[in-house]
Amino acid sequence: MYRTHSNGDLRINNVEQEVTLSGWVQKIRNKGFMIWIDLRDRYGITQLIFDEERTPKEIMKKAQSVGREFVIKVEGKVIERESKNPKMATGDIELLVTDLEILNSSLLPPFTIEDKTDGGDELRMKYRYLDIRRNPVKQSLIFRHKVSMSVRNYLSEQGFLEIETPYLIKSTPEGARDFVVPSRMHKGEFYALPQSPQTFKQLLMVGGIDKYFQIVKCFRDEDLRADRQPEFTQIDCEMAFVNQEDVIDAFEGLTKYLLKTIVDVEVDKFPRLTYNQAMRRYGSDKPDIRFDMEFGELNEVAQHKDFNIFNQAELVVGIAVPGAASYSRREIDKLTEWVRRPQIGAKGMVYVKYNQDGSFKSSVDKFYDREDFTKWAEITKAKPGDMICVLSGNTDETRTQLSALRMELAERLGLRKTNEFAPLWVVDFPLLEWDEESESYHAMHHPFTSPKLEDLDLLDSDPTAVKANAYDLVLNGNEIGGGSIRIFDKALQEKMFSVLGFTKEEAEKQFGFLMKAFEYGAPPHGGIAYGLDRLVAILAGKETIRDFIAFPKNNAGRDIMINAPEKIDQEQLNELGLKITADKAEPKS
RNA sequence: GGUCUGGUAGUUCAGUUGGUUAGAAUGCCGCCCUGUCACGGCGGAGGUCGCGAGUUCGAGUCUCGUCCAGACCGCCA
Repeated sequence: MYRTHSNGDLRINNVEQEVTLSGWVQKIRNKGFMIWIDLRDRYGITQLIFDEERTPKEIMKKAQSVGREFVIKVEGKVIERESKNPKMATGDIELLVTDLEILNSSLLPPFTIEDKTDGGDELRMKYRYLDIRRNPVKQSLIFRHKVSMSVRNYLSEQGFLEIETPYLIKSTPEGARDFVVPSRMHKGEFYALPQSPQTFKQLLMVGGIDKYFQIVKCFRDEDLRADRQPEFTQIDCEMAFVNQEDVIDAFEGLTKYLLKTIVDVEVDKFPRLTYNQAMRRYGSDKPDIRFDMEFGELNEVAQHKDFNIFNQAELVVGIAVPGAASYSRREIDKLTEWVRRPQIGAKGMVYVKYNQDGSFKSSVDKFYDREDFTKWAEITKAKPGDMICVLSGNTDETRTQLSALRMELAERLGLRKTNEFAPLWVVDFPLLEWDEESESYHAMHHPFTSPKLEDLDLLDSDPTAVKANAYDLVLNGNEIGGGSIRIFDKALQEKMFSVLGFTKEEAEKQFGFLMKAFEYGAPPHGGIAYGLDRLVAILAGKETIRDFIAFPKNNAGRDIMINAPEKIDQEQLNELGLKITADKAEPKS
């Protein structure tokens, strides 16, 4: 037997018991006459003691030979410590070892296996199996497990069935790039990995499964970010015989349940913003509403003076930064520099300090007086001691820029508290947006999203004015879920494809199977999908999702531990009927 | 596709205006230590300064290229 207890089990009331423990050597403290070894497993650490008087000589000698991360099995008697360690769960006891077996030796690990490791990210990823031995990573994986289990419990309780859908499906050009898989049996043909199980879950609705969910891997061949992986996990859900309110209700319930069970936060009714309100008030369709700094539009009060930059702008908009009236000239210059970085792209920034004594000091004092600034302060809800930051220009760009500034300032001011949770729904998204590059409309959500019925007649006359039955669930400035009521009528779906620029033949070839199904009594249906990785990270108060994934890819989509992607043999290529033409991609000889 | 930051001991980093033998901490090895738990003391080993070219009497340091890593923009129906 390898163990009678785990390394987190033993307490003072186990004293005098004979036990067997196994685990990894965390730390060795060798005082010569006495050796302590911290033995670690998933459950904790137990201190082992070897000493000259009580431990057999050959065991003592063997103990001298173990190194960090050796895997050992020990037998011995639990004894009360002479000097206890209140910081450890097992700190009252130690194991007086009578027998020691080295189950496996270990190379010296390239970084320390401790909560605060000395290892950098790259090294940790290369030796991820060692990284996972560390508490922070292990706890993150346990945390993710808890979230997954809560989701399954809740949805199963509510009558949802978890049903698997295929990973080998077919490629469709809309949306993100597909990962493709060559077919050996059908040379020259390819499967694609799903970007989401969208069409399959809709077919399950046609199949009469009126409540479906799946915790499922999805794949998108796009560039990565700290919160974006090429393969990621969705909580994918769909319901039949529902309207938008039904879906929002059902998943507000799930989200509340998660907030309660995972982070013990109770939220009453989630607030809602329309897409237009969100853009106008926060410059973003996923606003962080844990803090204020709402946009104040200043066109009326700032234009028609002599300040040409504002006069020529489509939008003049500002935010009140709490307590920032005390910023030095240098700090403000830095902030201006920050918004002018190419990533943000603002031309400049106007500031107005609203001093504690009620006076104003600004970069545009030449053009405006106290009366003007008082109005600005009213509109932006600035209080004495605040500073108003104002950007101007093209409406969409300026909103995006000011939103970036708002988030950055909130971060610097410590307003993005990781233990606060502010969910909200953003609703009434536009159905379509105009894409300059391809000079065509494309679906803001996806092509299966149903337009609002009252907007149907606009579909030809003014397509971008059409609102969709689409909704996003936003948590702390992150989109954690998105969904819609789907089209379930063949004619409307055909119409939608035609607006999106599909020929009848293309639509038939790519989605004929779906439209065919719609002809056999498709029920009204809709659903939502949550990004599980991101949801888990946010609930844990972290920015990066990588530590919540056991084996994540790096920035460039590479797994540096197994070294993937990798070239394949010529023989394999032949079998698949593939020929590599790119210079860098010579096959392995 | 683009912008920015970084690459120096096993590891995390410092390295001045371009100038003698490239440092610290930690880890590792050896010896010592009668209650350690961030153990302590003494000693020791450990470097192609990512790679290539250039400027220079002289390059870790400056220039160009390249590779790798990270963050962001584009992209992510």
